[in-house]
Amino acid sequence: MGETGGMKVHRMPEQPCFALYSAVNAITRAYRPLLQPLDLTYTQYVVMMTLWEQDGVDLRTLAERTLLDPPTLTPVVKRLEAKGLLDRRRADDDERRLVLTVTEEGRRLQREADEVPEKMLCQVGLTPADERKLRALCGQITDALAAH
Amino acid sequence: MGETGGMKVHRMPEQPCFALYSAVNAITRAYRPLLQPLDLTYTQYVVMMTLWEQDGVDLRTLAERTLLDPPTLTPVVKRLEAKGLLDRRRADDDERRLVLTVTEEGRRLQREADEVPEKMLCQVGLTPADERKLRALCGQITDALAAH
DNA sequence: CACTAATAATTAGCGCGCGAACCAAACTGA
DNA sequence: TCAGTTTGGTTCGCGCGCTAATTATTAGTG
Repeated sequence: MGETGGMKVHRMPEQPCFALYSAVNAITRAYRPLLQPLDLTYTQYVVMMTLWEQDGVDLRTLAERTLLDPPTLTPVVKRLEAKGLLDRRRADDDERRLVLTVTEEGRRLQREADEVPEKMLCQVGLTPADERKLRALCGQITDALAAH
Repeated sequence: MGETGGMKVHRMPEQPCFALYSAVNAITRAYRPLLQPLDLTYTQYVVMMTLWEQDGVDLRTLAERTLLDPPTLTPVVKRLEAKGLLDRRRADDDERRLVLTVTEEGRRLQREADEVPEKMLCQVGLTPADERKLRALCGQITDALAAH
């Protein structure tokens, strides 16, 4: 077996990054049937939820809030516009800025999507304490890596 | 603001799933420069590390170990074969099974990749205790969701 | 006022990640 | 033996997620 001597053995299941990676894959899989009735992907859901909280913002701001890049978001918001859930308009004072506004239809969807977080949390089955701990750890990782 | 009365307000940053989602995006971003010298993507790295631990397995087994689907893995292992890192052969006793074996070149890469986990862990900056806790929580989520 | 630099978004190209449909090899049983 | 089923992989189609390059608009400079 280990004929290579001094080299450290790394096993995938022991890597915390792999644990996160697998958990996220499982989560997006689990969200699919929950979001299918709303005709949303998980990323589209993230964008809509962000805009439900505050809309009338430009793409750059949306990118900062979702922690995604503009090239990722451009096709996403185009699809959401095609579904009639939001408006994409250039700002009056600055033609470069793209202002995103939730439509009436988008607000209707917000009410439909109201129970999604509870359903999801229920499937995940974490205690409130574990949930808080998990958020804290993930936030720590995200912040540490964002600071290059 | 909240004129809609009884509806619960959900904020994206408070969703544990979003915290995981963002952390994983940050992680794959952080892995990119680390894996670029090895000419590997994160998923390719996951596959190689899994096969470094034990090769000579079929695609189905690899799928179970990586928690990824066969349709995801087929193009990945083809690219790894094209790079000369592994062999794809049909099993002698069962033509359906695709047996994956790490090549000499693939073993050489293993030695090169030896320090990647340490470098990554260092950037993430978790204490060993937090790291264990995070693995446990993610494992719990993955298991709960895998059980439908 | 021209000319450059900075900024906001988009496009191009690549590699996942997955559900659905498909195909061929292997097993099953009357 | 030979339909019928199961099994292991592949193919197809779609939607991210990102880097690099491009376009268009605005701001800044002499």
